This record gives sequence, structure tokens and C-alpha cells, in this order.
Amino acid sequence: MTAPRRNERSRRAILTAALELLTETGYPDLTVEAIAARAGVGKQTIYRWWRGKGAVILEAMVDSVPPNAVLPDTGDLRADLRTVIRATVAEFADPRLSATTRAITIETLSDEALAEQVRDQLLRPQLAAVKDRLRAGQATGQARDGIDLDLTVELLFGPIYHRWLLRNGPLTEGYADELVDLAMTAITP
Amino acid sequence: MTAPRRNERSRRAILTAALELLTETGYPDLTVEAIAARAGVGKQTIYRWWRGKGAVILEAMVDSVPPNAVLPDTGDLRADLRTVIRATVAEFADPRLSATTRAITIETLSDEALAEQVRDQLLRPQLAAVKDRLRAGQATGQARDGIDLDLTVELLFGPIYHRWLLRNGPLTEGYADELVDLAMTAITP
Amino acid sequence: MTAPRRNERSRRAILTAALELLTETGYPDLTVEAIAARAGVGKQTIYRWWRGKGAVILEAMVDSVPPNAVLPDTGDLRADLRTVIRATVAEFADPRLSATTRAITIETLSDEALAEQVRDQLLRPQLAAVKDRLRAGQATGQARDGIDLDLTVELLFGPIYHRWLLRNGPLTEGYADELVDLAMTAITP
Amino acid sequence: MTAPRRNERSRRAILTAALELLTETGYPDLTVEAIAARAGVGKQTIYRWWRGKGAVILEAMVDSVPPNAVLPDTGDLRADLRTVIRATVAEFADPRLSATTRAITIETLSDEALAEQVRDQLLRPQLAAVKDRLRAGQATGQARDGIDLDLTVELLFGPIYHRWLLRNGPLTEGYADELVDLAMTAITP
DNA sequence: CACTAAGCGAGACGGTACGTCAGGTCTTCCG
DNA sequence: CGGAAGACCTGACGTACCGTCTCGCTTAGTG
Repeated sequence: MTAPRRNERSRRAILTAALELLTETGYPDLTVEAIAARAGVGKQTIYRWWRGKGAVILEAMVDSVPPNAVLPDTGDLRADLRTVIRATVAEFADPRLSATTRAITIETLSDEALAEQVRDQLLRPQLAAVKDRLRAGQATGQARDGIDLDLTVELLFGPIYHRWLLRNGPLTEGYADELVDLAMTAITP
Repeated sequence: MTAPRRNERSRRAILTAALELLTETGYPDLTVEAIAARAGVGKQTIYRWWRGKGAVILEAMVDSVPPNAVLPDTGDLRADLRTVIRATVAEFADPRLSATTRAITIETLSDEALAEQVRDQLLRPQLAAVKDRLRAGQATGQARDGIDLDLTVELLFGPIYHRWLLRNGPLTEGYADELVDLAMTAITP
Repeated sequence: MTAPRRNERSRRAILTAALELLTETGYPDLTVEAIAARAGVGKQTIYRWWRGKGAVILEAMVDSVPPNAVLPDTGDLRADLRTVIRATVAEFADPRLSATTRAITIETLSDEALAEQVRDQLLRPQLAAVKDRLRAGQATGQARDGIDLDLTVELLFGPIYHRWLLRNGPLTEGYADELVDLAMTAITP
Repeated sequence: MTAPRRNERSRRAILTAALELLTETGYPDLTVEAIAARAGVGKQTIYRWWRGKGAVILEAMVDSVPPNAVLPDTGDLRADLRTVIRATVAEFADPRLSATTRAITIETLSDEALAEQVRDQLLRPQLAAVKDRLRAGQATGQARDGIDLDLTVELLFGPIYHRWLLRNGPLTEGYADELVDLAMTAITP
């Protein structure tokens, strides 16, 4: 049982090149060939370790996300949700950051296996953190006991995805606040 | 100024072939070449009238959607929302129907022009109908006056998109009802 | 039954490019990719009409050989054979001309179908011409009646191939004359 | 000045694997990678000791040829030549044996250095043996004194190569005999 | 008889070319 | 003259091998 003798330098070069090219050319025009060329790497080295450009981008995202997965708890549920929703809205509004999200989204729409990885490695931890905060809010009486936490987080994040996906309106801080307020109305005892 | 002498028979054959192939092979493996072959049509005929496979699929969808754009109004807002949300959830849950939605979504994520068309021709009319029903609800006192209708429809449809997009849970009738109930809590006076 | 709508300009460009590259780089380093690039042609266009680089070179050779297939008949058999054998030796001695022969030889050694084409389109006509001249020689009493003409032409050309193939000695005019004399000894009545 | 600590077991395995694969797949599809895999050997071990697959095959041939290099001398020149020419024809007619010859021939056509090795280690000794026998024939008056021995051996072997190389007729025992007879006609006093 | 350098298997690596596929354009010919 | 048919150039695909380069492990020959 020997560890795979993988070249870390190449791995880093590939992930970096992929993210650079992604912002330069967009996902559909991103090619494995170009990533390999930019990274100074043989194509085979990419195909040896990843199933395609989608998997490369996913790993680049996972690599760049710190495993913090914990929400602030100031005692004020509404304020804390505002913090996280504002951050999320800002992320989707930023062309640079949302480029990678767009790329991954495209790929997951037709790659079931990749979709699972995204869900388990990126999405679930994030949502779990929010659910934890909501549970704490229930303990302090700031949220109703009966609510379905899964549904609640969807109530918070779903509208953002909807607006982003369908380009159906601006993604501003004011929008984030309004969204939190409306959601709070639904879950406050 | 002559009207374009367009062959309706070819047009129908192309749209039909496109939808068939879409469910058979999935969007990324759908090719203009295959559509042309299946439809018994030259490739040029497709490129003459559409910008690419995305535009073909969009026209096929628009073609198949009746321009009803009106929600039932039984007087019971919750019940009427339940009807439309249940229908939407069912549509996303149906592999056959959601295949075309998935295809269009993929394409819009990287084609700004197409995204606009989708938004204006498919999405907005649907949401407008819901907003109309909500406005009627405000008139009868079943919904608060102060609510942002754009945000409210996102509260209703966003979670569905979120769950569908990220494959983060089942899309059932029960889910639809629960969603409507939670949203109603947020907007009831 | 429509004639294949083949682009003659491309065909010529490919054959020319192939011959150029052959003399520049040698057959093993000759690639379809390079031929396509030099000819300003898509690779597919080559693969559409030929089975590989070997077939291209063959067509180039066939194209450049005039269909003369007739030997001079001065009445002096020995002199006429000298003419053709000298020419053959000179051809094999010329690095430029023998490069294409070398290429075809390599390919035929492992491609049965190509070998047949070479035999039928290039070799047999040439040998047939010599056999015709030998037959005429028999009529004038300069060659024995009993000889096997197939074997006789091999006696004339075989040594040249042998020496060329195995690089086992110089290919000079003197060699050609000596060879003809020895062969004449074998077939003179 | 230490002797190279070369692993004889690996060497044997490589040569054996190479010959096996050669008959299975043909020379152009023979790869160093496959030889290494079949032999249970690292690629490096092959490249350490040989310049490529051509050199491996050559060594395998040299290894399998006994260094006998002497012709029988029964006193009857024609009969002795018949023996050796029949054997040569049989060798070229045998698909198994001629496969290695074909392989080496391909390689020598583009590798000058290898061609020299083949000529010096395989061809010349064989031809020298025939020349020796011819010289003995001159002594006993069965061959003319004036003939060029180099040319004479080419007269014997050249036609076989020609017929084999160009697949221009069958290689039978009868052919061998006919060839010897015609050549004898040329060199008998 | 232990040490130590080599040869060794394995296989990752940067490359090049393969032969295929589809893109989008252009040309020919038919109805 | 629109449309079918399909050749064309282009460029990326994913694969196969090339020849080089570490890795540890095994194995002599020496000191």
C-alpha cells in the first residue's frame, strides 16, 4: 500500500491555471488542453487524476474554501443570518467568484457523480452551519420549535439562487436584508 | 421586403428531433449534427434559423408551453398557491420535463442573450401570474400589504430551484405543501 | 450515383506537402498532422480520402509517374536492358528519389493492402514492360526461348533491391552494366 | 572498470517477450511499453541496454542464429547452392520467421546505425559463406574464374528479396531450384 | 560479512501524435 | 431560391507511447 507518488507542484499548477483560464474565457471555452498548456503539464497528468475539467474546477474550489463551517453567534439570530446572507449575496454578485460557481453548476447539471461531491463537500457543510445557528436560535426562543430546518435554509438561500440563476433582479445588500426579514417573519414564534 | 420563405415542415422536424435526442442523450451530448440527421435536414438549415442548439431547445420549450399565464382564483390564496407550487414541484420532479429545463439552464449560464429570452418569454409571465394572484390576495386581506411581491415569488420558487439544482432532497407533494405553509406564514397579515 | 465532390486543390496540396516533408524529415517522422498543417488542410480531409500517411505517399508516387510503361527497342537487347537497369540503379542511388521508395517500402512491409496497390499500380507495369522487351528479344534470337520471364526480371532487378535494401555496396553505372552482362549470360541462347 | 551488473534473467525475458509480441501484433504495433509489461520489467531497463525496439529485435535475432556460417561442400556446386537457396526461400516463406526479418528490415530502412549492425552481424557472414563455396567451385572448375563473387551472391539472393519484398509471386522449393539453375547458367564456364 | 552502489520494478511526468468528433462555413445540386 | 447533402478548415477530445525521471527494494561485488 504505497501512497500514489503524485507531483504536488503539478497539481497546484493545474488548479491555478484552471481558475485563471476560467475567469479569462468562461467555462464552455475552458479546455483541458489549455489548462495543461498554461500549467506546463501533459494532458495525461490531468486525466490521470481528474475525470475532466469539471472535477478540476471542483477541486480548485474545495481547495480554496477554508473548512471553517461555523457561523458567528452574537445572540441575535436576525443579525447573524444577515451576516451570512449578505456574504452569500455578495459572493454571487461578484463576477469573479460567481464564475467558478457558474462553472460548477453547469457541470453538476449533467454529471450526477460530480453533483454529489459538490453537495457533500461544499453545500452541506455550509447549510449545516446555518442549521446549527437556527437550532441555537430555537433554544433561545428566537425561532419557532416546529419549523423544518432543511426547508428554512432553503427559504434563505433558494431565493438567492433563483435570482442569480435566472438573472431576475439585482443582488444587493438591501436585497439580502429584505430576504432575511421576510424569512424571519416566517420562523419567529 | 419578402417574408422569409421558411419551411414549416423542417422547423417542426428539427424541434421534435431536438427534444427526442435531448431525453435520449442529455444536453452536453446533444449535437446540432445529430439533430439535423434525425430531422432529415441539412445542418445549414438549423444554423440559418437558430444560433445553436440552445436556441433550438428554447424554441421547442416555448412552442410546447401554452400561453395561459393565469392562475386560478378560488378565493383561497393558500389553496391556489398550493396548486401552482405542487405543479411546479411535479414538473421539476419529472425526469422527462426537467431534462429540457436542465438543458436551458446549462445554456443560459453561459449565454447572456439566451438568458434574457428565457427570462422574458418563459419566466416572467409565469411569475407575473403568481404576483397577480398575490395582489388579489392582498385585496382580500389574505396577504400583507407591505410585502415585496418579487421577493415573495422568489420565496415560493427559490427553494424548489435550490433543491432541484443541488439535488439536496426529494421533490414531493408534501414538500410543496410545507413550502407554501411556511411562505404563507411570512406573508399573512 | 454522384461523383464525390472532392476538392482537387486540397488533394494537390496534400500530396505536395507530403513529398516535401518526406524529404525533410524522413518517413518515420512524417506525421499526418504535419502534412495537414503544411497543406493548410484539416486532418479530417486526409483521413477522409486516405487510410494514412502510407496511402498518401503512394498516391503521390503514382501521380508523379508517367504511364509510359514501354521500353525502347533498338534491336540490341543488351543495350536496351542496360538503359533501363542503369536508370533503375540511378533512381535508387539518388537520395531524393529513393526516399519515397524507402517510405513506401516501409509501409508495404506491414500493410498488405497497400502492398497490393504498389505491386499492381507501380511494380507490375514496370516489370511487364521489361518482359515485353525480353519477349521481343526471344523473337530475334537474342534470348533463349525456355527462360522464365518472371524469374528473369527478378534476376535483373533483385540484385539492385538487395544491394539497396541491405546497403551492401555502391550503386553505380558500372554495377548496372556488370549486372546486365551477367544476366545476359544466363539468358543468351 | 567494473563489468556492467546486468540481469541476465531480465535480458532473456525482454528478448522473449519482444519476439512473442512481434508475431502477435506486428512490428509497427510493437511497443517498448508492451515489451516491458510482458517481460515484467521496467521500461528503463530496456532503454538502459538498447536504443529502442529495433535494437531489441536485432539482438533477439542474433541471439537465435547459430554462428555456423559455413556451407556444406559435397563437391557438387549446384546441389550445394540448391541447399542454401532452398533454405533461404523456406525461411522467407515461413510467416513466423519472416516476421522478424520484416521487422528488422523496416527498422534498417530508417536507422543507418542499425543497418550497419545488421549488415555486419547477420548478412555479411552469411554471404561470405556462400562466396567461399563459390570460390571452391572455381577451384574445381564448376564456376568461371572471371565472375564477380559479390554480384553472384546478389544474383542468388536478390531475386528472393525482390519477390518477398514486393509480394510478387510464391516462394516455393521449385522457385529456388529454378533460380539456382538460371544463376548456374550465368556462372558456369 | 556488512556495506554500498548498481540495477531493478514500477510508474508518474512533459510531450507529440494519434484518429475521431463536432463546430460553423461554404459549395453543389435538386425540386 | 430554399433546402438536402456533405466537404471543408478548425480545434479539442481522450488515448497511446515516447523517452526521462524519481521512488524504494533487491542484489552483487568490494573492502
